[in-house]
Amino acid sequence: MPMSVTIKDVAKAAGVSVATVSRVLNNSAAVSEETASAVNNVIKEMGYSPNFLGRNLRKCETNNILAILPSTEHTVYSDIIKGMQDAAYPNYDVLLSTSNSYLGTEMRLLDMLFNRTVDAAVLLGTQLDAQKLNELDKQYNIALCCERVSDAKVLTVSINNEAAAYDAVKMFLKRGKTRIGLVTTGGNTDALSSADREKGYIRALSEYGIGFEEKYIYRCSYDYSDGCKALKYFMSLDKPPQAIFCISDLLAAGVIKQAFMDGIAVGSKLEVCGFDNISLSEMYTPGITTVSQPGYEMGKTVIGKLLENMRGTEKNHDMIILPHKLIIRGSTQS
Amino acid sequence: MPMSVTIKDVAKAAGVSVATVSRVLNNSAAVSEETASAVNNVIKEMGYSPNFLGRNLRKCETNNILAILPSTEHTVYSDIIKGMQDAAYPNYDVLLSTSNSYLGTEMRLLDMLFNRTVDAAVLLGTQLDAQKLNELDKQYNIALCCERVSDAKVLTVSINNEAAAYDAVKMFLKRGKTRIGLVTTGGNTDALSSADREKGYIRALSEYGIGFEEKYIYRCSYDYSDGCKALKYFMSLDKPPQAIFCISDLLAAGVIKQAFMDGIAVGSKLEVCGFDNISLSEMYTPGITTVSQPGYEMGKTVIGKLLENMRGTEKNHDMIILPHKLIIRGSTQS
DNA sequence: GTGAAAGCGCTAACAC
DNA sequence: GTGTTAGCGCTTTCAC
Repeated sequence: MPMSVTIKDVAKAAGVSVATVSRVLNNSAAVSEETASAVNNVIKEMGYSPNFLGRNLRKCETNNILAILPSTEHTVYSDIIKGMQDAAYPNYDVLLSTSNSYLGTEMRLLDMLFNRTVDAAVLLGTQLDAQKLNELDKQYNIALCCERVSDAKVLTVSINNEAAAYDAVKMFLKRGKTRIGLVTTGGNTDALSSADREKGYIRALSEYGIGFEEKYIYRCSYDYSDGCKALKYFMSLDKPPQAIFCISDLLAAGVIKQAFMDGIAVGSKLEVCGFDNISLSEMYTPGITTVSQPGYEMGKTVIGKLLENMRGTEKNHDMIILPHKLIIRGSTQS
Repeated sequence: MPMSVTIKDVAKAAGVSVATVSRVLNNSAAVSEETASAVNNVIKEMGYSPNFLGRNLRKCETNNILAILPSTEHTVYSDIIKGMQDAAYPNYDVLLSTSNSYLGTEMRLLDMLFNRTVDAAVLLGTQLDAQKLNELDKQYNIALCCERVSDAKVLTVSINNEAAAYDAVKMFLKRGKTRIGLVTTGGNTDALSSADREKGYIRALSEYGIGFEEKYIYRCSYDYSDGCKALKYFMSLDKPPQAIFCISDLLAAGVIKQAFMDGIAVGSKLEVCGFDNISLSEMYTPGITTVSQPGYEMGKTVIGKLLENMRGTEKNHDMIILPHKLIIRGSTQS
């Protein structure tokens, strides 16, 4: 696309200098009422829109913030995104992109930070380690949201996943359940939030004097179908669990669906709890009891703090914990 | 963020001119092996990353394409996004942003087109009318995906919503259902896809000699809870429908959930079909029969054609129809 | 209150 | 194969 009308054209047409046009555009200095309205008229007539590439180059800022999402499938992100956009408005735009959880893609997106296409980036789940993140943080404005990274001294907004899982499992324990299954992700390459949730599960059990047994833990991927498999596995045990805590709603949905197909009454004979409060959990039959993250608040907070960091001279590297909430639905109504 | 190391610094440190550094960066002209590796070393040592603001200003292009989504809640978009990114790679980045279906927000995002922050935009659902779109298309590179706009002469990629709905309803008719309900959105401000689906519904009925009756049409919003209400309404009729076609899976889920609560056997006594094949429809109990859009292909196609338009001199304004597919699940297993 | 002019970082035409 | 230089569109300092 060739450049159409530029500030120069406007200046010429309005019979003023480019400096004056610029002043009108930015309200950056006193311009006589007359001149201003004359310029504005020309702008309208010519359909002029300032080229931000020039402006950004000159000011060395773009007023764009990049948010890197692992995927757009996860409906949890939509609230966070809304919060981010609201906090950014009207000075910044939040651009989204997805890494699909690939390190390579994530790095390619971070290039936008390096090449100044954006002024800052928020990572909602990252494949980078603490060292890399700390290094990045020295030169650029970044923040983490949802997923903390151990030892990373980077502004982070999240819930306390350990405590949230603890609360969920404690709910089961209070109802007298003693055999409680956990469906979580396997391997240590995974997100820290999963590990934190597992810790919360173990702490709740031990508080009730229940030693944790590896056989009550099913490790798999994040997929719905893994939830189905988890239920089959648990039901093959001598003493199947009376309740199952899943680290995501999708897994819980799989568990419940399989239970339904196998004729196991969820909510009475078997209680199930998920995590994230995605829209599905309300819509499911039975409704899925789950842990809700304050997505909108998280998004708003992370951008708010990030902008402070960008303005200020001293960077805030806090880990900000927002409150979670246990939402009780039919899958735990016994 | 102040500028750190620039092409000038690299040139000085490497003892060459900026032009040579630029040549090395872009492989744009022959540079002796020696010089090139020397420059590359300096680049690495100094941690230099080219400032795209300079480059973009000079070249009058950003290699960024904006995709405007109505929301990120709709999981249909994730496949489309993947397709778009794959088609754009490695020459372009696809940036996402959400309009929340507000005209104001959409316009604000389109500013990125006007101010040259992006080279092109794909609208996945728009609030703009044909005239506005045609005007935009004259000056900028735009395309529509998923949602066509009547009389808009703009590159569009979509399925044939009318035919898809026709297929779905015909499936019911073939099974001998004669009373078929439709759950759709109300008002004429709505997306054309809904109207197209309604037309398909009517065509199928009339082909089977069944006049369409307004009482079998429930008009509401897009929300899951509206599906619940729809079922209650239909069941209050003298002769409730034997099958219900919903213009979205979310509405179908609501219908099914309410049917379950009211003790109506879905799949036998009542058949239900949704639209979009969101992940929920597989996970639901029973699984939701639905129409699937080839999201990945749609995304790939729209970016592919858009890039052609950007390169070429003649713009393609075709309406490209991709094949839909009916996916049969438990909600229609009678 | 306004204009002239420098310069942000980069690419590309041109000269050698 | 390499360097010099103009200039992309804009903001901003410095005069006046």
